Amino acid sequence: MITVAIAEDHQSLIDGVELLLRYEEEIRIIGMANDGEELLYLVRRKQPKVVLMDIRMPKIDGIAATKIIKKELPHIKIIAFSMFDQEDAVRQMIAAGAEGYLVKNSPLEEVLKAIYEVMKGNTYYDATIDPSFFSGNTAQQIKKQVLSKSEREILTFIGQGKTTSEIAAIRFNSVSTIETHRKNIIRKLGLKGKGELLRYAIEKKYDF
Amino acid sequence: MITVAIAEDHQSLIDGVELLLRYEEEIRIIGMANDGEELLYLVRRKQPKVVLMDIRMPKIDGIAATKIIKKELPHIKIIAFSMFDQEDAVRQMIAAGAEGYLVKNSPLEEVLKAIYEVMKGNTYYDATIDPSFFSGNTAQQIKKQVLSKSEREILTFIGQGKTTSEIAAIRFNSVSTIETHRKNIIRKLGLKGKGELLRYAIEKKYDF
DNA sequence: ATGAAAATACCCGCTTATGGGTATTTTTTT
DNA sequence: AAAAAAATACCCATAAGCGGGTATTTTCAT
Repeated sequence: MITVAIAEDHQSLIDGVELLLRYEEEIRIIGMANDGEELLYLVRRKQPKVVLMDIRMPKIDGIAATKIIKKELPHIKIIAFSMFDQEDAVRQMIAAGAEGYLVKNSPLEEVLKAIYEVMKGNTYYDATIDPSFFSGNTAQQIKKQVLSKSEREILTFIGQGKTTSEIAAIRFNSVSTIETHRKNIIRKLGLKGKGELLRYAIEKKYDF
Repeated sequence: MITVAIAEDHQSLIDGVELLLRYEEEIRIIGMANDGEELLYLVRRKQPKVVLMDIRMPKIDGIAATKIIKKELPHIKIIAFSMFDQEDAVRQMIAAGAEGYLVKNSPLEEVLKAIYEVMKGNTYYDATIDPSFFSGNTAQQIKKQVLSKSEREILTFIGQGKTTSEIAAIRFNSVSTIETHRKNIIRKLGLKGKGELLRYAIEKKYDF
């Protein structure tokens, strides 16, 4: 199930997208926001897999919101909307980490395509965009290391089956520290507890 | 560190082995027993990695003790001793699951070799034994499935990162049942908690 | 040198896991 | 039919993990 949040201050757009997604079994809209502040509140609590985000929004704009979400919850995919394509806004959104970009007057089916593409780990930029805009700087290349050095080290230990207290002993840290790191790792990767964490650590031990 | 228990009612033998193992950094003797009952008490509490076991012992003999240990804690390696090689006893020990067999008048260094071999997962039978004794039935071939069907199924779920309560829901069991199975799996495999269990489940998912 | 990111470590309340049992029922094997 | 093994489920006490926080210090890049 792909959970989606929409941030958009024009109700007509929301209605259109809602109608479109209603018949997609795999997708569920878990909330809407009319400005950037509301969006952040929504995203932090519901943690959707994808955010469809208008670039122009009251209070906090799409670029700032994208930066904040990518910092706190980097696993969440962001697809940007804009009414008329503004080169600079697009560039900034992509630099902020957005995986997708759509122009509002493109057919709504594009939304579906974009959602499925970003969920596969790819990017999806509207065809009308001049590729030279993001001269080599797509979200995938930008995608920096999500986890810090300590976090990666601790994840490695977790992948070895070590307990929090064992890791604390090895690193001469307090248990609290390791727990904080563990919590941050779980948050950043969008996991759901030790089971998934350990699974992630063991299986993907080569790319974090 | 290889922990070893010795079951032997002749003190001289114990002394000899102790002297020999004293200078092995990797090996530590964690207890001695003078009869089968004492041995079982010791093994259940200390859970050594290897047991050096006399076949002839008071109260519970080596064959019965081996069967009991292999049932409860099948990961523990057992090396049998006997004073003069009795064909039948050897066969029975091997049938009971002993990974090694030594005759007492063989050089003590053999003990070391045997310990290291069985810890590598191999068997070690004294060269004086006629191989036809165990006509194809070495411990390795006997090694039956340690885990039961339910245990294997549950281990698979654990390997998928599922929690105890999730597994209980899937199988329509109570949480208690899954916990019991989990405990039995941990005991049988000689693991030390969820970390090692999960690691085992994910990595060796094809041979249990 | 100022600000951001990372690393450290604690709080609370709650849930889950662990490691010891025991006990009953069902299935399988002999 | 009897014995052994497997599956079920509970008890207890302790330990660990989880998911919210907050807060301080250190490191790093601008």
